[in-house]
Amino acid sequence: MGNTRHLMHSCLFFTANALSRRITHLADEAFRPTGLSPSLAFLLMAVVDRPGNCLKDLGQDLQLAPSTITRFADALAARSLVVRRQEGKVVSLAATDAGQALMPAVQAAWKDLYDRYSAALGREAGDDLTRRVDQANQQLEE
Amino acid sequence: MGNTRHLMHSCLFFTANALSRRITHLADEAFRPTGLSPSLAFLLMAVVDRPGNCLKDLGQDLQLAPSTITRFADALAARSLVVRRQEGKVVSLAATDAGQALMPAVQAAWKDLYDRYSAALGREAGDDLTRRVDQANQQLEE
DNA sequence: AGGTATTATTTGTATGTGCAAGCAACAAAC
DNA sequence: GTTTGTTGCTTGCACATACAAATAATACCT
Repeated sequence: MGNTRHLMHSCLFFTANALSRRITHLADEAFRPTGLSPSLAFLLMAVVDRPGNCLKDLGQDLQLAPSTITRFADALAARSLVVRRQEGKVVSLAATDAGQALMPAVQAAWKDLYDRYSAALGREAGDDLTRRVDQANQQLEE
Repeated sequence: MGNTRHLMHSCLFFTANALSRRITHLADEAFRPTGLSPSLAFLLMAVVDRPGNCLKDLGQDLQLAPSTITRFADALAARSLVVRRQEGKVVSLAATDAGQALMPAVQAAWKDLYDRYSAALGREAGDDLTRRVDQANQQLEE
């Protein structure tokens, strides 16, 4: 009795989810000035980065399910930051002028996020952790 | 143009969330035989581990917000796996017989989850990643 | 004791995200 | 060229989770 609590911290499900919540909290603060949630900001960045990408490609870039991309695209379109363009069954997004205009703030927020977690973890250690987590992601890909 | 996609993988917010989604998927499968979501199973384990703990303490153990614990407690109580016991303003949970009876299956599922991700990451590497993530969590705690 | 601050819990509401099912467009085979 | 399968997207529903506000119980100060 009393050791399960300790064992949880040796479980990747437990620790990875806790980290996700913590860093999401940090990201929410960092991106607040943009008026976008971090996830929406990431989609906008992906759109600007590769104009003409279809939703499926964006989903692969962001590692999100198709339905999630649909909804995020809805949200960005509702704010007039992107426009949907349908070609046959394929939908692509393009940033509007307003979307483009938001990019500097988004980039600044992204940098701010980096600075925040780097301050807590140390830059080196944070970068290293990020690499390891990314590698684990690839290994868990099925 | 075209390098943002690459930069995302150097962002802890991005990689940590992707890892959380992947491992949650694995955990959903592993815990399916118990009839509980992994989160509920973890709460049940915490309750069995430390009977008489109040909701606040359970929240700290699981690193979850109080409102989340309330709802998880509702869900376990609705399945008659725990009972609520109110003492003044404090609420504690105790596992019912049905809750106790589920524990072996929960433990087995937990082990199964560990085996699954260890198979993909390597046991050593997985354990090490888990330690690092846990450490990062502590460093990000405010 | 009475009023005020503190604490634990709950409730309302919102976001992120997924799965499964549906639909729409295209491709391949006959 | 119609059927059949495949692919991309959307929709309905569900769950995990949080914040802020409401509630309730307790503690503290005088």
